[in-house]
Amino acid sequence: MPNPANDHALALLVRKLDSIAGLSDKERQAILRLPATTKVLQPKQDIVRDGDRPSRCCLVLEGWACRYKLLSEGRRQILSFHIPGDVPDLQSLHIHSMDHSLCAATKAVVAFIPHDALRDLINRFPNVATVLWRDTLIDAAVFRQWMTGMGRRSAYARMAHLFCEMYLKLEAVSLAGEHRCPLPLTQTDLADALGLTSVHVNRTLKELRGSGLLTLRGSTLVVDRWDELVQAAEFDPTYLHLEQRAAE
Amino acid sequence: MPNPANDHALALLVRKLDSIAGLSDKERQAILRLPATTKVLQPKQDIVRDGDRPSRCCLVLEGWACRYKLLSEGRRQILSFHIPGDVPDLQSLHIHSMDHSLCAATKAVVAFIPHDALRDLINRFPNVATVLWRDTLIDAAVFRQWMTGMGRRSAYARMAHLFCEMYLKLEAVSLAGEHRCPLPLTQTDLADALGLTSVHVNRTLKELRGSGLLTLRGSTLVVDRWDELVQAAEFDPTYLHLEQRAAE
DNA sequence: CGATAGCTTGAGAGAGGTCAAGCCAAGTGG
DNA sequence: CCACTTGGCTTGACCTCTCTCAAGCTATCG
Repeated sequence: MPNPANDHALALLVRKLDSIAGLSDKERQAILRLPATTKVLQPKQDIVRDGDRPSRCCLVLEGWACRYKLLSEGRRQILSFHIPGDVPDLQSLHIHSMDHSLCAATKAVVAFIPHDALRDLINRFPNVATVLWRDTLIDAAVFRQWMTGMGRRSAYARMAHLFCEMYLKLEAVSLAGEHRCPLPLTQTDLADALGLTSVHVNRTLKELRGSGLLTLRGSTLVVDRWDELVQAAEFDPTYLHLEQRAAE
Repeated sequence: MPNPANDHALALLVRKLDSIAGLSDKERQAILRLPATTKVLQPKQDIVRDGDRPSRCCLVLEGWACRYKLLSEGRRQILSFHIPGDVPDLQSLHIHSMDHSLCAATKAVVAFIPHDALRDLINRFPNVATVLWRDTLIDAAVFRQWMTGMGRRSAYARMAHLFCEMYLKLEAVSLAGEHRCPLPLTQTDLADALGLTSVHVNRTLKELRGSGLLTLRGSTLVVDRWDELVQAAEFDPTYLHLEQRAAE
């Protein structure tokens, strides 16, 4: 049964998928009719864990989530950040056991959608399957970009790259603008995402501030010199495929 | 029109997809009837380049291929290695412009399958779409593992991890066994895959040899102590989802 | 039999890590 | 309302893993 809260949640999903590839009215309505239960999460609270075999997907409604892997001696690698509209564990639809964990990076609200319902949706609307597939492929494109950063970019460039990426992703869902966006992450989070230590993140951040490229106060990032930040990062936004719909 | 050479090529694809999720007879036959043209490639020869908008996918038949990104000053990051049976650019079906390049890592033979034919196949057999989707998801799982290595593993562990991974992937298609497999890569290739310099790869390799874990002569890797290699790498093979069919 | 690609090794340098301490703001409880 | 705790930020001193530069070696090939 649809209810107001879910309508809101699923409208966010419709909007995201529509931006990825375009939906028909029937598809839109079918998505809005998906069953969903919402939940409020505290920072660091796990949503699914490495090894789990989930039977539902998670749609981020408010706040940020992140995927991560743990290694021995407390080492952690963050694999991705997710913002409202994202379905970070979409892959669980076809890969049954989790090879990493997913948690709330901040206080967050998420909606859970049963796999059954999604499979049914996909069967009835092959085009929706294509859109979701495409979403997972863009996810992979971001992984490739992060890999390239960790392997071949300096800490400075890598951090600049992450900021460019998050800014554009947020802007695409109207959560950023005028070179200003939320960045509700601790320096430890940044470190685990960039493959650095928090101490070095602190120093690199200082350097970025020092060269006048950006300001980071509280949980707000202000990019003071976008072009220079892009240049320092060797950032090319095509991999995000944000304007795909218009380009088709 | 099917011909003997293509039958061979597509049989390899059938086998790979079948191992991923299981196919019906009709699906098998439809795949075998796909049009394909084969081509012999020299080492380092590009198959598709960053920025291209390909209209066909590439199936590796013999030899190895690799995907990579180039940065300024000749920096290169290898994103993945591909062996016979793999379709390294499957994502091009839904992401129209390449965000990285694909080339032959060794002398290789590949088959090209037009996107049109694949789309038609997918429309007629939704289950095949699921299998292909699943294949791209496993691809992404490998990216996550590589990211984790670059961010949080030492050069030694990272290299050990790569060897474990390649051994199991080759074994799954009967190209390895008895702790012995081909590894037709230069130290520079390894360096670009691991985010290291070739000098350091050389020294790390020496260390791995020195601790008696493996032998690498010519283009053949012999794992002398599998368990210790796995341990050094903190390697857990579940992310490869190799035995999925049996597990379902 | 040069030429070329790949492998090996040494010496020195640098990016980023480790350890440790101090600081600040936001709770929390008495 | 003020100690006290806690999580996160900042900085210094020192260390080390990996890089850079450079040279020599080896095998393959036209």
